Amino acid sequence: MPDTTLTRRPRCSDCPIRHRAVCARSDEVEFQKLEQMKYYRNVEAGQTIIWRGDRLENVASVVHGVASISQTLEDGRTQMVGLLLPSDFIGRPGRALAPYDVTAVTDVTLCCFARKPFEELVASSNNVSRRLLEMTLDELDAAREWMVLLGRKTAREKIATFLRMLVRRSQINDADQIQQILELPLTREAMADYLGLTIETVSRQISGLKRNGVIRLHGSRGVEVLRHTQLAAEASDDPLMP
Amino acid sequence: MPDTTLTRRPRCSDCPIRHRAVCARSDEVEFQKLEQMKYYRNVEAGQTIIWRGDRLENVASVVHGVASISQTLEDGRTQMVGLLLPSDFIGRPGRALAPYDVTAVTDVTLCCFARKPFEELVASSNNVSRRLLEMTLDELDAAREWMVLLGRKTAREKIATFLRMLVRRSQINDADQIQQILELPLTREAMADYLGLTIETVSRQISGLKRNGVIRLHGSRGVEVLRHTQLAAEASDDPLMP
DNA sequence: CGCTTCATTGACGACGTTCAAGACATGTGG
DNA sequence: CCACATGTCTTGAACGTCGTCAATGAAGCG
Repeated sequence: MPDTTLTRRPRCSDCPIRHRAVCARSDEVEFQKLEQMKYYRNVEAGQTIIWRGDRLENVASVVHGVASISQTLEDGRTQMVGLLLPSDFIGRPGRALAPYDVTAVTDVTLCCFARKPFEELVASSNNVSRRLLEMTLDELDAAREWMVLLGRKTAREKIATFLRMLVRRSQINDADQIQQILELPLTREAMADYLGLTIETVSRQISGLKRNGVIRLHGSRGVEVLRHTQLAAEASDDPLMP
Repeated sequence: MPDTTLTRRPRCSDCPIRHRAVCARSDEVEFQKLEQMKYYRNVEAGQTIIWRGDRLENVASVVHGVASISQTLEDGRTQMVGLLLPSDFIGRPGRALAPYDVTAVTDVTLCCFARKPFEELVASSNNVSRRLLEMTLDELDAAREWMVLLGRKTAREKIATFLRMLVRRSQINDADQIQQILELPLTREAMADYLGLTIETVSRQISGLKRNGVIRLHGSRGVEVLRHTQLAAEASDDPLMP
């Protein structure tokens, strides 16, 4: 484990992810148990949270920041297979070894639970297990949507789809005011690993969208979408996805 | 719904998928409920089981045969996002509309349940909901493994990985005797949709493996693996996957 | 036998990768 | 303050893999 900071235990009632995390449906009793067993952990951007093959001593919810789930082939090719945002869950009950690397993309705050007592809670409480099932099904949907992107979309479509995903997400977080400029949480390399491309292709496609007047850049990380409808067209998103 | 045949209700105790399906952990009482509400449905190869966007009136387990989960973009590009084998589950509690097309690849027998009563069972029984969680987590792992394939593997590696997956699966089903010749359950087109390739590329890569003496063909669907170690090398599978 | 469906093979070109150079920003030390 | 190093991103040129288009082969069926 890399250098981390263990902070004191905040109140669950003040928790920003309380209504969406794995504990969202928990009743009074379960909340007390969870509050008892939880502890916070901070991880700096770039640090690895879990290595593939590690023993899984605990599970966690992401409270702040962004983390990635990824796998690397022997020759170094890397594919990101999941992006963990606040309220997302890390770890899997009933599994002893980590199947993927989990890395902090930005600075990350985790709400951790030891695996054993957590598993017991899952077994006894179906508020937690049902919420976990819901979240897992959502992740499965997201993974499948990404499979379409990885298997069938062109580089331009991949970038456009990714940007639209970020736009949609930022609208959820900041309910009323539509963000003018969205800050990319990922480096070009991380984007490439997420989209199944190289950094050069990512860079070229972003430049292409800029040249066509679809987006404007503010530094290399700030993106302003000028033409949302054209961005949607470039993404070739399927009709059921708004 | 396409033309299907409804057969009479077989006994759960004789069911070939009883120990692995969603009902695997169920107790006496739950089994009785399930036996009450279930009905069988047969679908011919090539027929669609569910269209994307359909109302989900029921859920089902695959008893016999192979089905595919896939999504098609407006211009016709198709990506398979899941392969359903006997004991796999179709449908999702808490979701009214089908997110994907489900198609019978071979002739398929389904064990169906109306969605509403099934959901009630999931809510009340955590034997069913826990089994469903397990199965969903396994599917998520499979989806992520496939994301690596789709995003980062070459055509040759994709084909080799696919063949190795079939070999592994056939060893599970026919425990003692190692099958000499494995029968591909998919057409070249379905393989292409699964692997994010075209039929021509699939065909060329299979021919390439044949030319190198890694496999031998028996008709276009029968594949005999002559050199397993070389096939493994061609797949670039990651170390944790045997 | 012709017709259809599925699979193989070849020729060619497009898209994305690879290799290489340079731009830009930030930090360090003389 | 400048020289220099480092990390991130952009851009260009050449190459190669895989997709496209087209023709042919093989198997099943009326």
